[in-house]
Amino acid sequence: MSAYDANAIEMKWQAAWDKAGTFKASRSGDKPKYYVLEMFPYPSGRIHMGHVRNYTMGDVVARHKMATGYNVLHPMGWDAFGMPAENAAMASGIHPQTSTHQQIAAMKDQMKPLGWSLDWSREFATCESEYYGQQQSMFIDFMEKGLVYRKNAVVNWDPVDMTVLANEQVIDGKGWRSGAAVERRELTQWFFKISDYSEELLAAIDHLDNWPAKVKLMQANWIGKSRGIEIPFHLTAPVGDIADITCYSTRPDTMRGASFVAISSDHPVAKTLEAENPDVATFCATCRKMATTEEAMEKAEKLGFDTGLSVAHPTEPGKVLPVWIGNFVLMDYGTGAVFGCPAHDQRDLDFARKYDLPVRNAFYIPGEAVEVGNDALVPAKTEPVEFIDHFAGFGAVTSQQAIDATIDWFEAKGLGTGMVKYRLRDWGLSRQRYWGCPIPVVHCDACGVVPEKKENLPVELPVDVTFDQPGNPLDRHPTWRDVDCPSCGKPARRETDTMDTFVDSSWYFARFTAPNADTPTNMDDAKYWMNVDQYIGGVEHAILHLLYSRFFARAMNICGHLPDSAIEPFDALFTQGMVTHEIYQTRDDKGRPVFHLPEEVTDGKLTATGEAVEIIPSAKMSKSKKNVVDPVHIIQQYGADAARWFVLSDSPPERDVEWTASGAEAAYKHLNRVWMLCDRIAQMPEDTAGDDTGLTRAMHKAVHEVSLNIETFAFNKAIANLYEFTGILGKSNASGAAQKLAVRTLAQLMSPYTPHLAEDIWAHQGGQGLIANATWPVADEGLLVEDTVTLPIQINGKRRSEITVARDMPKEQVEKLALATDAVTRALDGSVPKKIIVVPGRIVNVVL
RNA sequence: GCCCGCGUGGUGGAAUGGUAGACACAAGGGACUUAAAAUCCCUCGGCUGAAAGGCCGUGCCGGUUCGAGUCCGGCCGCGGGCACCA
Repeated sequence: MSAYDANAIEMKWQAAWDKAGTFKASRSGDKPKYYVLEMFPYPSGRIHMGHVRNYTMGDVVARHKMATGYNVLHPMGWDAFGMPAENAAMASGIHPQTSTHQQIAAMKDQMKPLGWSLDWSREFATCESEYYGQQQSMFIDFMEKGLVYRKNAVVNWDPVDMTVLANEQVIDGKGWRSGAAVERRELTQWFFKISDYSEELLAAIDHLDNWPAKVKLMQANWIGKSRGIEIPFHLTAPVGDIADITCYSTRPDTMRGASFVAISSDHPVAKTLEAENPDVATFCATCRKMATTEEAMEKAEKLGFDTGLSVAHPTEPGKVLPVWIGNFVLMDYGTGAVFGCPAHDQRDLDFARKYDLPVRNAFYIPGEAVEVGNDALVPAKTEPVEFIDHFAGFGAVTSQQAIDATIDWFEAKGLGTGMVKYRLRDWGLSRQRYWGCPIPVVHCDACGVVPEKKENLPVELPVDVTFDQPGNPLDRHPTWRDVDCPSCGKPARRETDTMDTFVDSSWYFARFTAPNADTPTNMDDAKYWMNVDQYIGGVEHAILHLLYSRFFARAMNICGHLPDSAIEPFDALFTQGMVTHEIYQTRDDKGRPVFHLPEEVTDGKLTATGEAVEIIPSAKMSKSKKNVVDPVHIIQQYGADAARWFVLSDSPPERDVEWTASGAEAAYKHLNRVWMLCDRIAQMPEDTAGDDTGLTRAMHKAVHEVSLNIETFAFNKAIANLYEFTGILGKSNASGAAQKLAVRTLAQLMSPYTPHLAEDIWAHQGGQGLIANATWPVADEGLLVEDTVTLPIQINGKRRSEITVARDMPKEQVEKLALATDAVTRALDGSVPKKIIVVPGRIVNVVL
């Protein structure tokens, strides 16, 4: 055995696994199946530390499951459609298809040396027509089942580049290329009816037992179920043929405090007024210039316009409320109209102060001030409130009881209609871009919107397109759009919108079960392999991707592409933290941020120009922010095993980890030590005598703890266990036989992390076959418990001493021993303790 | 702004409500060496003490408890998501 040559070892064992087909999954066998999946990457062309961390975690799980008797499926593919390739095409002229395939090849070259136990035979990219053609077929199925529809929706419009912008491309309200103020524009777009599944998607969260609680909470909040009531407010004079403005409220208990009604600029009343009143039109136009993100709308200054109209207060005869148009009222949610109660809602209070509207309480909290200053009085749901108005008869109730009771009250009086609403909106999937899955429909003047015939699928993206101007190349393609109507045969036009890339990633996990099927899935394969037993990916996908996938699985089930058992596709989810890194930023002459690569910066200044750089600490690594660290040099320098060991050591996997260069070397040094230790023990005669008890105990403890820590995703702790066990083994004076067994066990325990090194040690220590196929060791429970235990002795909760006693010593005896210790007798000074708490095997606390 | 999470030595972190700092990294000291690298050994939260020990200490303030890094309430700071980034 020579020096540790990571590169040689890694190539050798990767070749051996390839040759043996170790990771090729097949449906046969009598073992239980286990499907482990990591979120597939966008092929940026370079792997980054986040990928290495994510896929190594999955690999540890996959290898551990293989060793513990499962038939494992562990596939990999490419989320290959998306904006970056199209942007690059505009910048450099390289066709997205060319660049994407180059980048896939480049990335695969960087991934292969890491030795992940992936079944590459199932690889596919979503930009291949074999994949997206099946997606188009499902889209048509979804149309037939009424899961898809069209409606108008707003997009960000760059008036200079004459193109639709993604939210990411809108910076401070301006287009990222042109710098022009972005406008909102309405387009007819395609939607999935995910909102029909709001209740089901919400209710089913309760059964996702192996999902992180925070992800479930985020999803539940996103779906946003609320009980409220729709209350019509009668206009004192009708507007056209509109007699009422119906407001949706979840807080009818605040009705006494209502001091205005606010409507969206897209509300029918606003639209009617707009036609006649130029001031209204101007205000509505201002509202519509606002960015489309919820964040921007929430943060924007609240603006209002008094229409001069008024409505009657529903419960107080003779009282009227003014009607305002508010830029903070969304037409998409509720009815596009709300009543404002400044006393009990902070936003309404700010609005009322700004426009000098009355503030009037509906209730107060007993024992607290009634006057509302600059803070709205918003009681916690469990807090008692006392009404000032006609609800006073309810007596002392909690805020939540008040809400429920007043909803019932309004309903009973016929003043409103109780209603459950969800925040979840339908999923708009239309993208006015080239590099995505074409939506397989045709627009015919005679027949309207007609789905493409399935035998004509896939609707392939044309390759002969140009990227010399912004906008969708499909729109300006000379011939691709022009087709005959699939229904009547007359000349018609293809849909030129493509699908959101979230569609591509909403079912790839199902496709992996039968990647070559000529239908979206193969039922037998889907029944065998689904669900994904363990899904692993970034916490940034906690809402959208996972919610869309849950919806898609249901839709696929309805269309016969997934079995009933697979409507919740991910049995267990683990969300890893992100790999973060500083961002280096300067500003251009217009004040817009310009990002710089870490290697372009020295001592807080741009290396090239000396310009001072603003350093933003610890942000998600992303290509657009240029703070991505390339792991390739670490792999080249220290080997894949060291890189794998390093990314899982130290940081708990669910937590973000700030990238630092140190540590990779430490991992390499440790693997070297293991290598040399194993070499030394290999050369030991088998019959060397020694005391085995300590090593044997340590080995069983390591087996137990490493196994447990892998199963619970505490990879960093398992590595700490391995460090500890290696240290004990290195100093052991146990017999040759025991040390050799310990080394083989160490290799097995390390094998999910450092599989190449483990294989090599295994081979040198006379292990049978590949360690990748070896059976995981099992700890002897009897060797895990120590006979004696050291108990801390606390006095008034502070540790003052300790005693070492037999594990099973009775409480009374422990108490007696504790009271006899110097520290306790000194503290007691002859007096009697108030109380003595003895927690067997844990602690003794003497209370004076 | 709203939803979610996080905050422990110089650093990454460990700790079923029960000895805070496991396991590492960095740093310092020593051994080996002509020297360096590599390797090995020791020290390593703060203050105090010759030592034994003592006091303080898990972002801040308060609470529950025999006992709080852990549970509860209120702050502060940082990160993620906010529906066209993937």
